Amino acid sequence: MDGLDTKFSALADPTRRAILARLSLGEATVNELARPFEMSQPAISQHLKVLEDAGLILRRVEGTKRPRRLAKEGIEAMDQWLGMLRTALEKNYDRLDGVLANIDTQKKGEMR
Amino acid sequence: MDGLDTKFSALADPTRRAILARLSLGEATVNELARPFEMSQPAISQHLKVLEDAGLILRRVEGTKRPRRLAKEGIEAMDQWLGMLRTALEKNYDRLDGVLANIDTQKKGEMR
DNA sequence: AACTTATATAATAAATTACTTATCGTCAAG
DNA sequence: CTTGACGATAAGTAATTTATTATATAAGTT
Repeated sequence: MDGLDTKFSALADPTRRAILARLSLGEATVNELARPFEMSQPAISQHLKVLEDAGLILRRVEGTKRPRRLAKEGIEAMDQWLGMLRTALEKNYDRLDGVLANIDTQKKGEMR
Repeated sequence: MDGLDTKFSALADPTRRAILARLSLGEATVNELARPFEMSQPAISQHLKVLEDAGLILRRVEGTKRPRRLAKEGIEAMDQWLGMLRTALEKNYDRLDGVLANIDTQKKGEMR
């Protein structure tokens, strides 16, 4: 429905990361989210659309307000992809690449 | 030296994610990395520059070759930021937001 | 020295992004 | 029914991105 391209691209903006950080504390409306920024309300609405299209946040209807919250599944998808790299890095720790890397960078390290 | 903007933006491209996935198996040179893609070598070199500027890969010099490998610390930086969201989602699991969210989604669909 | 292999850089064009201001729709209070 | 608060959408614009081809550099081979 919404790919990793869109998700990571959504995270590539500091305003949007700040919005997500704020939402990690709980729901918030557009105006609440816009207040901390020196940016117009439409700009924030557009950022929220990007986050929603990426599947990273969800919207609820409450009167004239539209509170947003984090979308668990969307965030987990990115998390899983990164997990692949993370475990690769753990496994490769003592492989040839790592050895070469350390020698090459001339940085001593805690080799085991 | 390199911010989260640059890192996440680097991941927002499927070619670059594929390159990282390949590097998770071990070092590779530019030509090795370019081969699987229907894309010119300069294009791959530019993608590699993006990844390097983002602090996600490192380069080594070996004759005329420039083997790349994953840069552990850069990847961990993104991982940590996402970790913040992840733990927030775990903690919020049974909070009011989540309850409202579920009730609401069952009732009505809404448009933008 | 001349040639090949491996990679980087430059110039350029097309597509996308991230704002702005102006405007529109909707709910809810008086 | 009018008004004000909340939020979405539209149109315009400047900056950035991603590819291409052509060219440059540097090391390895004969």
